[in-house]
Amino acid sequence: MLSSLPPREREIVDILYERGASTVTEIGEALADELSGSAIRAMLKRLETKGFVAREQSDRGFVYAPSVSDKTARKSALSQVVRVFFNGSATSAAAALLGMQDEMSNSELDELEQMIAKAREGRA
Amino acid sequence: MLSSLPPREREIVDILYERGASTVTEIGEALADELSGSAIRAMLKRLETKGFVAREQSDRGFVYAPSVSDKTARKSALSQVVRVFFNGSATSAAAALLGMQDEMSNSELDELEQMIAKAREGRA
DNA sequence: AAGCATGCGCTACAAATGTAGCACGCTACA
DNA sequence: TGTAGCGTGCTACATTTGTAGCGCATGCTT
Repeated sequence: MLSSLPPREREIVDILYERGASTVTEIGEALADELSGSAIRAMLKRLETKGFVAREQSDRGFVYAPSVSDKTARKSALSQVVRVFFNGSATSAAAALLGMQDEMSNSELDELEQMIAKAREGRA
Repeated sequence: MLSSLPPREREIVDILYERGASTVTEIGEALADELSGSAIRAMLKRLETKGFVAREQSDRGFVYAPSVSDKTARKSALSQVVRVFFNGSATSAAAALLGMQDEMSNSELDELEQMIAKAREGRA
């Protein structure tokens, strides 16, 4: 679980999910505060031994990526929020999302409606 | 931000949001693993000085509660997830929520639809 | 009143985290 | 071919976290 990570490590994994596979330098740029390359590398190493990130050679040097699939991580992050803040109700959570209207366009609302319809079909 | 907290502190704040104001004993019961009372109290003290929890006298002794309102915390937790895992798209997040169908009943789907309608009205 | 159980805060300490410095190897290009 | 620059890993160290133990109150029970 991501929430078992210390703040800095968590921050770095988040960046990795947000930006996808990245080099140490890119991570450094994405970080809110300046941090020496070696510091970042040390973090990454720990994350690697803990099994949260994997690295790979590329022409630009090593690139690091989360080793847990986006899909799984998303699901787990959502469940977490739903459980802690919405009493286990995914609906309430979705409603709150709706509340952040500025982030949602009309066409997105359309999409959502279609999804609801689809979810309905999925039942008996 | 909650994500700036170390794992254990985070866990305890989560419990507080999940269960509402609680005593040390109750927190201990909610915790996944056994933990001495004094350990929990020490955590709470740190959380208090950091400004994440507040405590209050009651007939049952001290009760601890998050000092950031549920509403604010929810919003911030959601934004976090939306940004990190859904590329900033609240819609995608809502869709993923929909995907966790088992957690959503028909009547909840109804509610959601109404909310979408309402969100539509809110625009020009 | 003596004894026991609770809940409390302090202090101490082990372990984990966060960070920087150093030395190495591989470019590249003057 | 020397030397400047990057990316790397190692190691060391300060700080923060995570935890338990101790001693002090308070309140109950007999």
